[in-house]
Amino acid sequence: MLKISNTLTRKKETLSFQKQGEISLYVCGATVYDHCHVGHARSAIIFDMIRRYLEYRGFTVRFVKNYTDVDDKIIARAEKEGRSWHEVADEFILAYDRDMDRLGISRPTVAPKATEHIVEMVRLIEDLVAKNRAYIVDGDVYFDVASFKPYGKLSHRHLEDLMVGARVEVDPRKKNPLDFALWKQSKPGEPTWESPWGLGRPGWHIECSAMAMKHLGKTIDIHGGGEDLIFPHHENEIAQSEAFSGETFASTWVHHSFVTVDQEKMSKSLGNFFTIDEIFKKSAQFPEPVIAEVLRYYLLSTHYRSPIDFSDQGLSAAKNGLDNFYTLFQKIEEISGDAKPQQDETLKPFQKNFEAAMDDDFNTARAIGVLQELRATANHSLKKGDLSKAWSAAEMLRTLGRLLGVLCVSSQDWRYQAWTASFQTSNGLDEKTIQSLITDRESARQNKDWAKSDQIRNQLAEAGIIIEDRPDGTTRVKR
RNA sequence: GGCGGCGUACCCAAGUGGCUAAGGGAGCAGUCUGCAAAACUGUCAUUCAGCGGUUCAAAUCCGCUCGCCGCCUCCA
Repeated sequence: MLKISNTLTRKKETLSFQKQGEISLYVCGATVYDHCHVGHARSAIIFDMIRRYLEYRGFTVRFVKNYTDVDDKIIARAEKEGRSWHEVADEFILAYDRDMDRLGISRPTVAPKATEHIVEMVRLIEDLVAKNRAYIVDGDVYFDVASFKPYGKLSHRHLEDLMVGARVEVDPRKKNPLDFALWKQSKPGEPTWESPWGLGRPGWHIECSAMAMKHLGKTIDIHGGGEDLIFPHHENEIAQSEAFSGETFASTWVHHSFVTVDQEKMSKSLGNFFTIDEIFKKSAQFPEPVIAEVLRYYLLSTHYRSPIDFSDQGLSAAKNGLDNFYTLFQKIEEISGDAKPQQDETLKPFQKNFEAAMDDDFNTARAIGVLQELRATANHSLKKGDLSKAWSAAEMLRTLGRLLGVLCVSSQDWRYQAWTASFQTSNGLDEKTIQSLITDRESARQNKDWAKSDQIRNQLAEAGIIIEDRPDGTTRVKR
């Protein structure tokens, strides 16, 4: 039984769904005004993992993740850079897609843009006005929070408490300080659409309601996002959607915690963030799929509802942890060639444990622990000469790892670069010199001229090339 | 002020009432090796921030104290 923590009930519940074998999943995507950082990566990786696991469990997942491409920040940036808001949005949608691809995130079933759903939003707002759930002030339309009794049910807040702590300047035209804009009158130069209330643009929360209901229906099985979205964004989505439809907007609300740096939330305002691109650049000595996997392994090694502190140390620990899997794969492949392994029934408990961990609110930390145990088992088998079992274990590791988006790289590509023409020169030594140095060292070793052999090894090390002599007599080159 | 979370070994991290407190990284020892490196194997918390309570039994439940963090404003 798959269990998920539901923010709405604050309980771990058995997954519920409307249609047998189908799950509708909506995730609030990015507001495209800047590059995404590790925090966005965590979010994307978590929901990608959830999607993969639901599919493994036999569900057809209809996954919608939107782009919010009309927003104050996009407008502000465009203004600052003297270009159109459209240009800004387009640029960062492209950047977002590129980053997600590099991270190995599967594309959503539908990736709608807010600006392509203005008609739906206007219709929704019109209906809310007609139902007296929203009111018009000088071309702006506000949702009347007081008209929606369950307001606060997701964030478990009481209206009175919220008002006490309100730190924002309250617009005196609002009936209630918590009322939020559904539609805003636009200023000159801003994105503008026609509406029954004059020229304007949508407020922040309405686009998600419009897109979610359009693509997934009035009730969604799972709605997710970062925990900072619980209030007010998701609370407001519930209010406007349920006031409109009269039905439950989402059955299960899934929220994940943040990436922190030195214990503090990674955020734009604190400036303590690393963009995805920076991460890739920083580790450019490795192929991109390797970096992506290291980051994913790292971010999934903590449960999604706990904060994770991001550090270089953590990143390299993740790399070391993954290296052990790939060394195993490589050893097995070298011995076994191309034949297909027999499935070893004695390994079944590992799969069961893995599934039990994932069924328990997607406990990826525990699931990774199971993979590590399976790896140790495979090594034992290898040592005992039970190649068939070791191989079968490796196959299982690949299969289960894929559900988390790890162990997907070929073992050749993982760490050792092939000695080919494409091998780039490094630190002043050209390829030819490197090759001849290695050849020289080989003959020195044959002649047991250890002094010379070591001298060449040091020379190469200074050029950033690491030599490993393997037990079978071959030499590996690493950079 | 309101709401919520966290504190487990040198580091990361699972476990939330009951076999010996998962797993990883680092360290250490052994195997292998001309030596290295890598890898593998083994080892590494009588104890879960502190104090008190409930219970036959608690890291896990309750209370208090200390420390840290998040949301209440745009934020994944």
